[in-house]
Amino acid sequence: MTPHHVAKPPTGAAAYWLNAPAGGAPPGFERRQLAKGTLLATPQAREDRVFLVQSGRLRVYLAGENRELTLSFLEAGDIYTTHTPTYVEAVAASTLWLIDTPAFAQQLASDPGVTPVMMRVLGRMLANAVHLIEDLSFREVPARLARFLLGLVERRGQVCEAGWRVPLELGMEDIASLLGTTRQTVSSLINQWAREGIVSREGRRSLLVHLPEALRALSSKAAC
Amino acid sequence: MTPHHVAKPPTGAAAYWLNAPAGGAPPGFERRQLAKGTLLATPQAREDRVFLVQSGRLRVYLAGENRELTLSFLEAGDIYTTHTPTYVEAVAASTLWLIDTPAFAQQLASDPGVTPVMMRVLGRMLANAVHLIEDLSFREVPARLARFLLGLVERRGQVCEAGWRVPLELGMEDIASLLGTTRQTVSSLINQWAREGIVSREGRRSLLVHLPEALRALSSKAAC
DNA sequence: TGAAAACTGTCGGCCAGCCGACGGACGGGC
DNA sequence: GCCCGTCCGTCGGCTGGCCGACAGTTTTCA
Repeated sequence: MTPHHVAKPPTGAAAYWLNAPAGGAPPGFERRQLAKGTLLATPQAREDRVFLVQSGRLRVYLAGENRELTLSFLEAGDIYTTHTPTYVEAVAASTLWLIDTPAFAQQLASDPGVTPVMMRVLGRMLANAVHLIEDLSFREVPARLARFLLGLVERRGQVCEAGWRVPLELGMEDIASLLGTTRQTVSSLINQWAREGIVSREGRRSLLVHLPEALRALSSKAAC
Repeated sequence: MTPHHVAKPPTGAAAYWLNAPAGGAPPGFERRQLAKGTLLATPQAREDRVFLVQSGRLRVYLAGENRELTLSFLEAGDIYTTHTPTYVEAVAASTLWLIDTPAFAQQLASDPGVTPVMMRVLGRMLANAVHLIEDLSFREVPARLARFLLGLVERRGQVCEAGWRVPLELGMEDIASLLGTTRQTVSSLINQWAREGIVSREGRRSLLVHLPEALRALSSKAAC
């Protein structure tokens, strides 16, 4: 969870546990391996759990009638709690440390140093949620997509002759789900921008951004 | 912050401080009086504060180009933190206790009993935010409004001959802002439902709900 | 108690973007 | 190589609901 709905600021939060009780299991945590596709949590089965991703990749999402909205991807080092009624699914084989909330609360009480870390994590999730709400209710799809791409540039972009090269391990469908829109809309927009020379494709798994400024303009203003 | 974006479950969270360090100022907190209309926080001026409402009524909201989205109303006993980039405005004269976050963190460290309370509050805010996201991206306006009204019935409804009487201190505009829609749409919907006998008005500050089941149906399904 | 200000109801125009559909491109197994 | 499953591009129709406008109503407060 970070700006623009995609994971990964080196939190340091998780590192606190991962390294401090170094190597072995932190007390009270249970290790679990998940095969790709496993559902770890659903809004129905409310078992309050806190967990810590050691490796792999999980997707946190909400589901409606005929659409899904991805809230974030979790990767190694991320921490999450099933307090909130979301689905959590392993999109790749993953291993994680789990603990149930009451036990975890006890940990918190006994080790006061952990508290601020936990607060920071919750705070980050909240800020992220608020950001999403803003996007959904104030910004139209082109603006959201532009921001999203800018975020990618900022986070993963590599300079190259004609601009920035961005690795793109997500498909159109996935991006749409992060932005609360549809495959088709995302696809059309990107191709339109390609025609306008703002971006260009380089195979399916990579994107070149030529004119970040253009994206920036699109991201703040409404439609043209 | 509670189901359906409107404040007030007897949290007990705030009571913890309000009563425990009874009467006087909890250590480190500064008392502040706000006149109606004062802006306590904006996304720009990021002074991290935690505060506690003693009396009055505040509105927490986001603002876009030409629309505002109310996240929640805070009333006596509520606690909030300006961690998240929102506006907070006194919609009535209010008095509250403030403390800045670092000092507050210290409090937390010294009094471990406070931690779970704080976690619960943050958790509640998060759950609420997720709920709003769900509404915004999956449910259409009629469904959102129906849920909202049901929430009111559940929380404030009083039985009467013809159904439930709900006090309504919010105007159409305010409701719209809570639901992420417009004055006009809310107004039309309510009046349409009135014509269908599902609800009826009783002056501006009160609403009668005759057929909660009808609302319930509307709240789960999409349009007719 | 009367004028001004703030709310409310309703209508029609308009458009972002959802949906279904379909054909083409890629990619991996065998 | 060939087949099949998945992903991508594009089109047209359709509609929820936003927006502006305006007339009526209630509230405020001088």
